[in-house]
Amino acid sequence: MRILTWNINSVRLRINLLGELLSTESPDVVCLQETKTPDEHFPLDAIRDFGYEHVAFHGMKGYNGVAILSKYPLDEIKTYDRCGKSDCRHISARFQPDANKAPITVHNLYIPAGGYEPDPVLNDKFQHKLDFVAELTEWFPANQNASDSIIALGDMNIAPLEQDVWSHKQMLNVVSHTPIELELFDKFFNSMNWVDAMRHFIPAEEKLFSWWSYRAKDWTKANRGRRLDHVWVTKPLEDSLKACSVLREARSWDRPSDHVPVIIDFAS
DNA sequence: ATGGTAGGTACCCTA
Repeated sequence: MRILTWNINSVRLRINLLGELLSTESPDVVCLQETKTPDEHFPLDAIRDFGYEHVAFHGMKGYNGVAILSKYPLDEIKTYDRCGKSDCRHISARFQPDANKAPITVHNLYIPAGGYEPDPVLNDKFQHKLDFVAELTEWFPANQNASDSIIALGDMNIAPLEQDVWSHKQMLNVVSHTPIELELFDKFFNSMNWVDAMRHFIPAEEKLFSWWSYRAKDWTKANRGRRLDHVWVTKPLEDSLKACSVLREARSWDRPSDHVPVIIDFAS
């Protein structure tokens, strides 16, 4: 089973890139963030033509939006309001790649970026981000069972480890790597005894990025990236983790997203 | 030290 997560930054603008990606990588399940389209304009026919018959999506005009595309049937499709807002940042669904194994529930998340000023008193968007992570930290153990096969993934907009940013020291006051975010994120990570599927394969001492700003003159030269995208699994799935790949080359595609796709392969 | 780009939308917001 191959799962792929990608902050696509407009599914309608990048529908052709998505088609090429799916035909090259052949993931079984695909989670998209920042689809930026209301459900009535979601490109469902194109995605079915790519070979993904089972699709769950939750979008709004202009901002945010999450979607799950699958070669397996999806059931238990659910969408969630978070922090009292209906802003289309969380969708989940269940599928069963192997009839002899337990079904897998995937939670596709788009955690708020949090704005520029890293002070929750001065910046409502930063407060919203902190509240969102705190809410997930309470919600998962209260509503999901860590002994089930669960994947939580997506654009979490936090780079937790020192080697998840280009400079730990220079990033400590930059939203996505501030101590308050790192502490909250650690609590979220511990809430279900999650396994970090990317770092399961790539040592914590090695730099690993999934996002590079659009604003850099030459993103490859500066290489000031961050690992904002994550794939976490519950313990029952740990032994079936098989491989991870971060499609860095996608950042050089024509009209790229600022995030690149992350793939996790599971045995069977 | 500062400003730089991108997408969607409607003349500005978010990232």
